[in-house]
Amino acid sequence: MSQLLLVTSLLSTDMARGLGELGLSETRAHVLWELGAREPPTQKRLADVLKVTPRNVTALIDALEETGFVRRDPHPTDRRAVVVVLSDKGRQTVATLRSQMASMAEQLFGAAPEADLQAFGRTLDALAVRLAELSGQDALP
Amino acid sequence: MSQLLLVTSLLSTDMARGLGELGLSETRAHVLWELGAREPPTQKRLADVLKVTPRNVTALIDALEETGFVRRDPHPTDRRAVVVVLSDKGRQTVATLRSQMASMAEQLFGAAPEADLQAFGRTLDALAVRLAELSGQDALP
DNA sequence: TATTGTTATACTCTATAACTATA
DNA sequence: TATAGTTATAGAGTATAACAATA
Repeated sequence: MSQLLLVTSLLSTDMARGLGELGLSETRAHVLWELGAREPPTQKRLADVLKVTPRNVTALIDALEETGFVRRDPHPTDRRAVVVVLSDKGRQTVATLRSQMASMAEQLFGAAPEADLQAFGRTLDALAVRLAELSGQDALP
Repeated sequence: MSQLLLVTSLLSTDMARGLGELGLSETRAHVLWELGAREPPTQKRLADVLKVTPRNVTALIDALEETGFVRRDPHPTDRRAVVVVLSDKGRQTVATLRSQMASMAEQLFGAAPEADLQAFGRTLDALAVRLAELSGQDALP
């Protein structure tokens, strides 16, 4: 358990260093990553995906817009909503993030025995299930 | 890799919920955890252990002192330094954190096959080594 | 009435730089 | 001179609450 938390912390530190060179924090990189993974969403949808408040999305998109990674476009049918779209720079950055992620995964896991990797994956899957159960329980009124 | 990041995120969310009930953020819980693990350290030492700036330690200890978890005592020989000491409430809280951590570990890993757990541990150890190597490389001038 | 996004406000964590008191 | 901790200042991320425009 403590080893998992340690690796988590080291991983976060290491990823943050690479992101800094792209002009991104971990949070902003996460936003771009999610934008790259779905059709241009509304801010409301982004708030749900990122599990933060709509107010927070306003601030994050403000920052990403000022630094040229995204654009706000009017929603085609709902005049209350805006859709968040990756700029050219944003799309290139997402591509870079993906290749960096793949390269890091190769560096980290490339040398591990296949059987260990499978057991690792199984254990992570089981952890995710347990954690989802815990959240579900505690979320009850 | 993405599964690891997902589990990391779920774990952090789940732990934060428990900590909130103790009146602690993750950062402050981390400070208490480290205080529980070593002789009363100076703020300088805490800054090194937590890998944050001394200025930041001032703020964190201010907050933990105001909420009654820790106390600042004068250093016995160096009049520049202060040592940070757990209060009664702080010591009880560390004990609670430890038992919560143990209980969560049991809930998360208790049902996993022994062989998988060993492979999981091996892979985490290897990850930690790789990540340390990566940091070392990039830290060179 | 309900929803989308904003403004207003506040708290936490983080960093750099300048300063004080002491080694 | 160097070190321990502080004050000053700034920026990022988060939240709640009140509000405007629109559905």
